[in-house]
Amino acid sequence: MVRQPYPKKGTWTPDEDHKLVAYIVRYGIWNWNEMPRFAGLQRSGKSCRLRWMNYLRPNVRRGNFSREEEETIIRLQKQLGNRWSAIAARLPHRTDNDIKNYWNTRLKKRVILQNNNSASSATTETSFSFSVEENSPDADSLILPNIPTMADFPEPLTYGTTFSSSGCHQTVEIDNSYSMRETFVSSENYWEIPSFLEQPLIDEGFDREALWYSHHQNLYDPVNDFWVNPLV
DNA sequence: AATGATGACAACCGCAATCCA
DNA sequence: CTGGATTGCGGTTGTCATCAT
Repeated sequence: MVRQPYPKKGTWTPDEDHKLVAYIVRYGIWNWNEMPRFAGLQRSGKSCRLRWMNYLRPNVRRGNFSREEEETIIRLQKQLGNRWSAIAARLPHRTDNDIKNYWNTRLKKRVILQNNNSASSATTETSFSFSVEENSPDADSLILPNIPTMADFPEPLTYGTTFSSSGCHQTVEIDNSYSMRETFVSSENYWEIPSFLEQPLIDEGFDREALWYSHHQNLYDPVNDFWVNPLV
């Protein structure tokens, strides 16, 4: 196996993003370790995977956590602990890294503050600790009432109806019944990008990358940086 | 204006889990 | 079954922007 002896590190450049997206659009994901070499990137496979999963992958939403999302994170963190991937699985469009960062930089402090306040108010509330036994054999088997999963979104909407913007304000509402259903497209459905991988690898006049973006441009919400087009 | 402190987030590292020949 | 390769996860660090002094 041939590896880059000193893979590049640090912030990704737009050109690197472009190369990675273009490669995945054209050839798909087959082997993260080998992919960067073929894509012309001097990055480790790990770095490419992280970049794709957290930022370049369509349907990834960043920043601007709603009140409901914050409450869900706090509740799940209380139930599951720092199992960010499990928490992310219950928050459509959010990545574990994003949730982890958000918790560490904002929510954790808030929760500690609230706990201090509630403790000083001399209620019978217990301290903010896991409600799950730490030695629980399988916390995934827990019943989590009111928490949606992929199965809760059986009828994904078409891309064109996913988002709309009005001026500087996102129009999608997230109500108490967790109507993020409005914004959700199942991963299964999502990857049914028509014929990308069935196309010949080299096809004059067929701009696969442009077609890919054209399929997903309706997902982009410039206000909330919902899937940033890396080519811009 | 310069500089240090702080916050937010992107990215890396090490390890565990999983895959597969 | 086994061991190396690959992927996934969570903790941590690095970097940059903003704010306070």
